[in-house]
Amino acid sequence: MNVQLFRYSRHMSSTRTAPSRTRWLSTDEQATWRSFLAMQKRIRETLERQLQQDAGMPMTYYVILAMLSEAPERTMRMTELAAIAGTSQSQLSHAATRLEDAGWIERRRCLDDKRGYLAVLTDAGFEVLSKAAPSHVETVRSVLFDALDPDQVAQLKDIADAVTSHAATG
Amino acid sequence: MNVQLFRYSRHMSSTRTAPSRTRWLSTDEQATWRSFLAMQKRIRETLERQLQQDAGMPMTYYVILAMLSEAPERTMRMTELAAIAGTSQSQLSHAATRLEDAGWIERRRCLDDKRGYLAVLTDAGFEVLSKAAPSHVETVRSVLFDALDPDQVAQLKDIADAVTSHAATG
DNA sequence: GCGGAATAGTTGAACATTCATTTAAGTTAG
DNA sequence: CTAACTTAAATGAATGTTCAACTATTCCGC
Repeated sequence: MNVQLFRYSRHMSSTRTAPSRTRWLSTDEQATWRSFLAMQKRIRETLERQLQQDAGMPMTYYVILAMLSEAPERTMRMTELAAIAGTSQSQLSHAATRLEDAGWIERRRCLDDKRGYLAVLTDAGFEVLSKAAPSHVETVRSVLFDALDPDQVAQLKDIADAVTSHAATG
Repeated sequence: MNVQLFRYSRHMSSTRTAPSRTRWLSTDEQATWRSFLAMQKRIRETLERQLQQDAGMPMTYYVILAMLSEAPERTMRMTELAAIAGTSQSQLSHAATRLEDAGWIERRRCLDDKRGYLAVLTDAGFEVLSKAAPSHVETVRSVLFDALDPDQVAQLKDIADAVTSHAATG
């Protein structure tokens, strides 16, 4: 991979006539960025494919079911579920339609608040989840943790937390 | 985020009657995994949204154009382009249709090999790319590098390379 | 040079995701 | 009480991605 992503590099940034204000990436940053993209792609694709094979669903849906499975009564308000699973309401609504078609969840009206709905994980849903979990976790391990030593695991956590909290702040 | 992703945790894994062979994640690993997912999501969504706004295309397409822009004559064989941009041939083909509709690339028959096509970046395509690059790079910087110190940038590269080469190996 | 395998690329169906819009129900100021 | 606003969720259109055919050409062995 000696390819330069367009203008990630400095070499195109400063013409004598029109100096740019863009903070282009340094050589090290470019290298990190490309490596990061490769890792990211690798991990996402691996997990996505594995879940599609073993559970017949994308990771988003898996997380939705997983979150539901740990809620009291395996039941949650749609909005709360969206928040905890990190999806938009719209996405959850579409997903819920699929998941309901598959028989993995049910939707019930919320009695307190008639605008709302409750999503409930069915036994079938719990089954699917239980069967998918081991190979999912095994895949996570093999694609990520098996490649890292314990220091790196700690470093990665710090890095990820820094990025996420920086996002929240700035 | 004190939520446990289903069976990422050990607490459900070992029943007395049916000990599992799954290598469940340790507490540290779980924490790292959740942080990683959050970071990953944050970065991807931020970039995707920014590019959609500023360039009217997803990141996949941006990378395709970027790779083309650095090829001799801004021209590349479809298969080679797919490889270098990290897409499947099918995805590239669909993308090329869109990009051609937008007037950002052209497809020409390949004379040496009549099975093949050459993708050529148009001036309009180069324009779009040139305009999108600064804000794209700025977004990369603000969402990732601004959150990290130089040690972490180096650590992240090592981690990403370890994951990617581990993938290639094992 | 011919027949079968491999390669380049396209296509369409199925599905996921986003965005903007819509419907319904709750909330609140006056 | 009622009009205006907000929140919960669904919906539909537009777009992107994957997978499995499918077509056209080239390669390869005999």
